Amino acid sequence: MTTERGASPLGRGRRPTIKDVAQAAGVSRSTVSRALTGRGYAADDVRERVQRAAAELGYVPDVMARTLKQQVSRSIGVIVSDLRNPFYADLAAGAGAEARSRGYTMVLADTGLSADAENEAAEAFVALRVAGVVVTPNSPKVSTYLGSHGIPVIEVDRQFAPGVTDGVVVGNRVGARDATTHLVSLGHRRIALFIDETNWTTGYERYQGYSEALAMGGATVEPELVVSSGWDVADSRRRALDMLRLPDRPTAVFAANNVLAEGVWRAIAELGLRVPADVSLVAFDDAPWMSMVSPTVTAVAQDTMGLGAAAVRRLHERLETPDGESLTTVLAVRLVTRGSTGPCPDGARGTG
Amino acid sequence: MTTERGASPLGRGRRPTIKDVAQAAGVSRSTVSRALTGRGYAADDVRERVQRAAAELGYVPDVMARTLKQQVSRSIGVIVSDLRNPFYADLAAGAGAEARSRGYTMVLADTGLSADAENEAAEAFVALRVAGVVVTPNSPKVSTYLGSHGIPVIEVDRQFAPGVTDGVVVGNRVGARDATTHLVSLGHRRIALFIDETNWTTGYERYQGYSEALAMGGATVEPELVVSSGWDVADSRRRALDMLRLPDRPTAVFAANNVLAEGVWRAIAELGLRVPADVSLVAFDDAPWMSMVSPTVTAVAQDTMGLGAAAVRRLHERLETPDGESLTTVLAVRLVTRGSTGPCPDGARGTG
DNA sequence: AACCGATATGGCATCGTTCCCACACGGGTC
DNA sequence: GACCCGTGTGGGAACGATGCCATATCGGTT
Repeated sequence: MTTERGASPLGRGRRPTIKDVAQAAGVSRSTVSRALTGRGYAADDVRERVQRAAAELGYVPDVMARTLKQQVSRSIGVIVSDLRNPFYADLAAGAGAEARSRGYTMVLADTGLSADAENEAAEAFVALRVAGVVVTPNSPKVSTYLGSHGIPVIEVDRQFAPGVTDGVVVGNRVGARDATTHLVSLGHRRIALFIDETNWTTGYERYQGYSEALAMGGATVEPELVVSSGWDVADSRRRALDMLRLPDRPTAVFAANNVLAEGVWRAIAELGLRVPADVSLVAFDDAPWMSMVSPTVTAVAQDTMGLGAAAVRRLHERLETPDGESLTTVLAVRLVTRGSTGPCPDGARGTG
Repeated sequence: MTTERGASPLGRGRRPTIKDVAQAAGVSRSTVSRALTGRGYAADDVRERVQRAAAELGYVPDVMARTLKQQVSRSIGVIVSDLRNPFYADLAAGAGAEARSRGYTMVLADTGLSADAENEAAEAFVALRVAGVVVTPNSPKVSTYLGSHGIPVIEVDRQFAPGVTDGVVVGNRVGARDATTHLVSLGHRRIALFIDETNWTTGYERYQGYSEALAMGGATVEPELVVSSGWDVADSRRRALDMLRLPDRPTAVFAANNVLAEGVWRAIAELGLRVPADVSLVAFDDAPWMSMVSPTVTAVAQDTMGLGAAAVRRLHERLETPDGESLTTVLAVRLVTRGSTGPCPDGARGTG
């Protein structure tokens, strides 16, 4: 015997139901329901007796039965791409806290970068009859699928269906432009961009911001300086090693997310390059390590927990107003200037 | 209109039920159930027809109804202390992946270091009738409560009820001993210990390991070098600043978790101390930043995702064998030697 | 011709909760 | 005394899926 069961005078392993409470309190099931939920009449003494009986038995209403009857659940699904990435972990933490404060239970699915997992999670959420879903989508499929089942979806961080599905994103374009402009104003012209892709809103907008800043600085995008890397540190590191070994290497790198930044940072360290004397680095998304390494890394900080919280808030509103206009919320970002960005080395000036 | 509803020929917002499928396929509900679940007879042509009808309607069985009828759910609850801490995030990721591979849905609760949230989560899990719960407990209450409701619990990382509840932990004692012995063998004798507490299994065991290693090296625990810090970076940093400013400061610090290590690390950097020339640092739990800062930080690495996965595996076994002996699984750790540990400075030798 | 087993399907009670409806009581009004 | 109201309670039908049991058909056996 390991776990003690049934502290109550019921059969072993049987959980008390509303019927048990009714019997113990000497009333009907209906009365117990009214007394405990507070909906409908119940005399004070009866209410009290029922509550005591419920507490004594350790009665907890069965959410399954309740949801089945009421046809609305108080749980929301959250799908993130990779919990091990602090960005998604923070986002989930923010969503979880907000959900809790609004009385929702969060069901979290970590797809671990697998498309299958994303679809499976969506189906599981339909099966669970969640009230709504918050997702950092990797394809338009999830939103379409859930939408066709009448489940409200909030796309967060990236958005595949603006205008149709609600979204919560950050100022990607502005953030990327500020970051790049910062480098331009330090004299850099050959600025590499490490980015995961340029098709989704996020990547596209960050690319746009980068491009605009270059244009404003009188430079243009050089295709060989734009690296579309895979979604992991190893690949980013490899690509960065290749690029930084070139004789005419860029004088600065803008890494469009924390994973890519880590790869670039590791490559720089391996090559023994000095930061920012040899090369400047700026990242989009301020991961914890960026303020711990030396030099510290200049980054576009986003309120990641706020992003998750805002998504849940939006979902809550959507549930209250199912037919309202769909809305995209844009959260502000801010450039945190640190040690990794400095003036363009004299030798490289004017060559770009 | 934002979300499209009811691609199927049903009423707006109505989700197809088994009855709709039965009607569409021209069979009874029982037959649909058998055809889709594969339990019981169903002629090949009928099975096919039913499956086609289900697919066409986008039918997804209602987990609520199924669970209500079967009285066993396929979801497990996971309670972690702080998703923003990479340790818990990795643990949750490991648990989630393992759960998914075994066909469970994970319901995650992040207590954010609040005791209330822990109890609320436990109650929510009872209400949800989860099959079992994996928890990094902060008090014995959760396990007792869930146990009294007949819900199997796996305590992970720390264990309040060994012998009663299953547990999955790491070799805290050995890890702490190895870490401390490493410092001792480098000549250190005045070794500070930063630890969150010394009462739970985790803290107690790490303290024991530290103490044993000192004894083996011919030194003893000096109470003023043992700091029981709060569970956040700021506090740890403050306490480290105080200690490292002392004239007879320790020559090495063993930080018993990644949060405390971060505080100590920041304090060291602020004071401009050289690592490891002035002070050596070793941490329990190898967080990502430890291999990125310079010098890199020597740490006791634990397989955090493995910890989460092992907990879910153990829970699965427990569900199959409810009355088996309760078991505590101990996972191995290994000391990763890096740049933050070096010989004890000559001046300090022999003063401890 | 009666019977059997195998194959295949439908009827129906059930899980725990909610909530509509019916009903019962006491007291006030006409 | 018939009525209606307000207050309080219980009966019972749902919600959607499952799975036991009854039933039906058919080929083969006794």
